[in-house]
Amino acid sequence: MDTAFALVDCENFYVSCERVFEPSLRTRPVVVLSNNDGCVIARSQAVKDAGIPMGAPYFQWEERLDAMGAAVRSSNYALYGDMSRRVMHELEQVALRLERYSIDEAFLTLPALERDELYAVAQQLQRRVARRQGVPIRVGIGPTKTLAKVADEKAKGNRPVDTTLPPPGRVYVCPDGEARTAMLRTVPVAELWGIGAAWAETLHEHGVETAEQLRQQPDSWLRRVLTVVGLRLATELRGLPCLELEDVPATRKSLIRSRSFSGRVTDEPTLREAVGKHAQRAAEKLRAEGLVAGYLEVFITTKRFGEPPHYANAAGGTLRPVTHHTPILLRHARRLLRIIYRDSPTYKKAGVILQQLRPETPRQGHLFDDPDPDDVALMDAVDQLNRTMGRGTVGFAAAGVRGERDWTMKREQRSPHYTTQWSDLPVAKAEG
DNA sequence: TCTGGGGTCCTAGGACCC
DNA sequence: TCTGGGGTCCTAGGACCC
Repeated sequence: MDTAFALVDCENFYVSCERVFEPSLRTRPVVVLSNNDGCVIARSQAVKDAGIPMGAPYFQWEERLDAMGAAVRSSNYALYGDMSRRVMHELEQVALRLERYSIDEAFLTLPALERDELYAVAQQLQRRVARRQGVPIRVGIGPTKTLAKVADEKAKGNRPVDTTLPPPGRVYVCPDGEARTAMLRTVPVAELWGIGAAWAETLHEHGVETAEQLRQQPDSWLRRVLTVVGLRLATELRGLPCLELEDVPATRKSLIRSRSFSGRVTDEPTLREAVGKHAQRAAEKLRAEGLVAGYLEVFITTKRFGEPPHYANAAGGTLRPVTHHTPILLRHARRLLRIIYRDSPTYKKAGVILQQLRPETPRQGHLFDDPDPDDVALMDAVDQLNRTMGRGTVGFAAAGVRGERDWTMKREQRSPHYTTQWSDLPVAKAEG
């Protein structure tokens, strides 16, 4: 290999973050729940071993978790985001280049070394991150991103110990030649990065069950059945890189703000308030990133499960001139909501999507539509206040006033903001 | 009673233009 | 008896990811 790709994956990341600041959790089974305490989105090893699946509805497993003495935490994204930043910083000290792939995963490039040397580098990474941040990581290495992902799956095969210490051997380096072929024969296609349930089903119908079989398929067949995405995947499995390391984050193309409601929502005023809140938060995010939007979409849905009828609809509209101005977005959001609102359904979720994002300068066209300087000053002042005094200090009446509503989120078991709020700093006590 | 939230890429098809 | 051929832009929908 010219350069080796490494995939670093934080083990049970959200659970590991909770355990860093609450040591008593290190010896207990732990789960972290999604917003509204709805689903299980992170599980310690003991919980995985007990067969509780990712994304499982909490209410269905609550008893079982209780019986096994599991600790339950609501998600604390401020904490996880900050811990992620710290872990990435450690990895950057060792990597040639680094791509932040998700909150708990990074692709690294490493020098092309012998297999045993790569094992040593991976273990050095594990020790560094464990000692300095208390988070255990798993490392998979290969000549392409896809093979690094495969290697990461293989690394999972080594039994871990259920603590935050890095379990020995949760590292795998993709072998060459015959050994690679043998390894790929043991990998089901459904486990591959880029193959989801729908494509796995299609491949199964064609008798393609393993990664080795997939990479043997003719290019034309791959292209026809799985589009260029599948062709790239197979090419990467053959050891030829198609996917580059993206160490310069691309400018985002869309931005979503949405939430499920914790209670029942049927009337338009409540929906309007929720949509307004999301539009306001989306606008803040837009300004914080120096972007403007050219298209706004509003969507509402009834519950996904249970008895029909379900109702889901969305309406969108072009924003000319492009904008990141809260009152303008609020006005459009209300108008769009009026189009799709229907009486009587019990709504479960609402949100807004901003699209056609671009940097706010250079400003485009619309000579006579430049924003009023007073408006710009107003938005700056609002953002400044909310940054220094806390989110929601100043808002717009159309987005509702501050406070709990029957539709706001349920987060009953959230841990403190250990690393991002002075008042929540953990306190160390000396014995004796 | 109770089932998350936020993204990307690809393709097909329609509108429109020359 | 017999429909033009490309190109671009936009949107909707499907697939995938964490």
